[in-house]
Amino acid sequence: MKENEQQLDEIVSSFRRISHAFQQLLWKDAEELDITPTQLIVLRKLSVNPDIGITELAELLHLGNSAASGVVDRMVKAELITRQRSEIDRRIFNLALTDKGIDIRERSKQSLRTHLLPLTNIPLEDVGELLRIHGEIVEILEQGREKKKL
Amino acid sequence: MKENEQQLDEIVSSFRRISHAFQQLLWKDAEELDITPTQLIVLRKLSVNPDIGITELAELLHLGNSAASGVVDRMVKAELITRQRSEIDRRIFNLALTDKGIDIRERSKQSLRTHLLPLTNIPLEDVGELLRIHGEIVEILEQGREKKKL
DNA sequence: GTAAAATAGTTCGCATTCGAAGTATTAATG
DNA sequence: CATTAATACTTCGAATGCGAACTATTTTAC
Repeated sequence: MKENEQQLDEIVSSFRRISHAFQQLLWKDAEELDITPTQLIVLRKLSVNPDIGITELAELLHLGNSAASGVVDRMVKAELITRQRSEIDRRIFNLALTDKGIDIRERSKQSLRTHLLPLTNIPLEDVGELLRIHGEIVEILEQGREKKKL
Repeated sequence: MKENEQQLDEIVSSFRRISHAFQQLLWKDAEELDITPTQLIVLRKLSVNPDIGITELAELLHLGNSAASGVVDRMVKAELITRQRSEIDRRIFNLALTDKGIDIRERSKQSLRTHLLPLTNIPLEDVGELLRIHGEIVEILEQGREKKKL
């Protein structure tokens, strides 16, 4: 039983550590572009999925609605994206990149390539394993969450 | 090249997702104890490593100094831990659990066991693989960081 | 067709996290 | 011994993230 707890601790700790390391590196990328890591990801997501609403964006970012709302708000103020009411359903906003947003997104591709390039040294089969095990964990965690809701 | 970028995106996305799922579950645990996930981890770390200072705590949590300082501050106010100047080196604080902190820590063991138990269903060899690949990634990421510093 | 329920966003208060710049204390260097 | 450097920690402003409670709009149901 004690070993169990220690192993769980190791897993949680490992995720904390790696999250931190990722955040640190993404910050370096973002800093050069006068932006934040989260906003960088928003630019990428919007570029791949144009004209989505805030709820959809929140899902893509694995965020709550309120958090996404705040990020969008700051990005609109920074003129990186636009937020326009949908004509069809006036509850929804259509988010789109501005020229400035597109520009930063393009430049971010370069710096991301530079800084994350070392990650391509990870063997392909390890990436597969990683994603598989992560999937396993997420499933378990979200199942636990479902149960709590009932 | 395009596939590379997509794979990196998948990795980053996977980590975001799993961090989120973990946070959600730890919150459930913590909520019942009138505490936050970070504070729960602090209790655990302090319980295993008594009388450490704030810098050491920050390292264990994979946090910056200022963040750790804030967490400790709130926990002292909540009377979960104490912060006493070391007599030997008056720059250092010695952190220790209060009775209340010990109590919550003990109760947290129970609820952690309950909520994280499903995670013990992950095959042992997968846990090993996970930690190994995480180690690989952290090493790559931190190497990139070292380089930037020079 | 109107009342109720569902959906999309916002706002609030709070905790967490960062880096940069500051204070205090100790150690090292001359 | 005094100046300087290093270490431990705090404080600041800003961004991120949460859930709960709110407004506005659309859909569903009676």
